[in-house]
Amino acid sequence: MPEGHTIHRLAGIHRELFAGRVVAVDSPQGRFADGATLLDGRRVADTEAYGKHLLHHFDGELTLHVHLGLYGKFADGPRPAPDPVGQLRMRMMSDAHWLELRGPTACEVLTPPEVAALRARLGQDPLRDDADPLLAYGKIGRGSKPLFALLMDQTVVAGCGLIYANEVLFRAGLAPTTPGRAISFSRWQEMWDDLRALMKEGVVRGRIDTVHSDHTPEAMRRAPRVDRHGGEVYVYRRPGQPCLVCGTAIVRGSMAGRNLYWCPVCQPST
DNA sequence: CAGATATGACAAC
DNA sequence: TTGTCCTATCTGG
Repeated sequence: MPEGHTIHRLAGIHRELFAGRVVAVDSPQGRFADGATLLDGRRVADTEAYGKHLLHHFDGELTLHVHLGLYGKFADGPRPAPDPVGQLRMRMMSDAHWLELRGPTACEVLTPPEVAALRARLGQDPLRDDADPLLAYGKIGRGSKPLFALLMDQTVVAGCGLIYANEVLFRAGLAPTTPGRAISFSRWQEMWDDLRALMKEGVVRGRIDTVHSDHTPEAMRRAPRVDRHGGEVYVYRRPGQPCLVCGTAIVRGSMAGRNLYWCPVCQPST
C-alpha cells in the first residue's frame, strides 16, 4: 500500500519502536549486506518520511533510505524475531522489537549530501508541515501537462500516488486530462487542502478512504464497500461500475503507463 | 501450480 | 511509450 500516507505512518511506527535505540541490522537475503554492516550496532537517532521515501537517521551521519516501490513491505513485532522466510532484504532488531523489509525498490545507506540531493529533487509533500502549495502551483499553473500527470509527478507533489490522484480529481470534479493552466491558484489550493486532509486520514487509518460520509445508503450499496487495496473509493479500480454520485459507468483509461479512472459526467472534459 | 496482478520509478527507444 | 526491476498474493485451471 505504498503511497505517501503509508510511508509517513511507517516513519511514526519506526520512530516509536527504534528511535534512541541501538539496533542490530543484517540482510538475510544478502542484497543489503554492505549497508547492513555499516549500520549494525549503531543508534537510530530519528525517522522521517519525505513523499514516498522513508529515512532512518543513524548516529554517525548515516541514513538508511528505503523506497518501497510497488511491492515493498515492512513487518514488525516484539522479539523474539521469526526465522527469516522468503526474500528478506533487511532485518533490524532492538532489544525489544524486530523489523523486516522485503521487496523494496531502494534500500541503501546515504551520506548527508546524498540525503540533501534526494530532498532537493522531491516536490511538495502534503503530509509535511514545511510544504508550500504555491511552490507546487508554480510548476502547474503555466503548462499544458494534465493534472493527473502533475499529481503523479514526485517533483511536483511528493507522496501522491495512483489512488489519491484519481480520487482527488473525482472529488474536485476535474477530468484527469485537464491541463494545469486551466485551474487558478485558489482552485489548486482547494484540491491541495483536500488531498492533504485525505492523506492525513490515511496516515491515521492505514488505508485510503475517499468517499464522503454523507453518501446515500443506496449509492453505498451499489459500491463494493472495500476495495482490495483496503479502502472505500469513488473511481479507483471501479471501471464499468456505476458512479456513486450520478450512476454513470466509471471509465478506465491510461496516462503515462498508469491506470486512470474517472466519471465522464461528474468530471467533464473542458 | 502457472500466470496475472499490485498503491512505483527509471532507463532506453 | 515500452521494458525492467523488486516480491508476495490472488486467480483460474
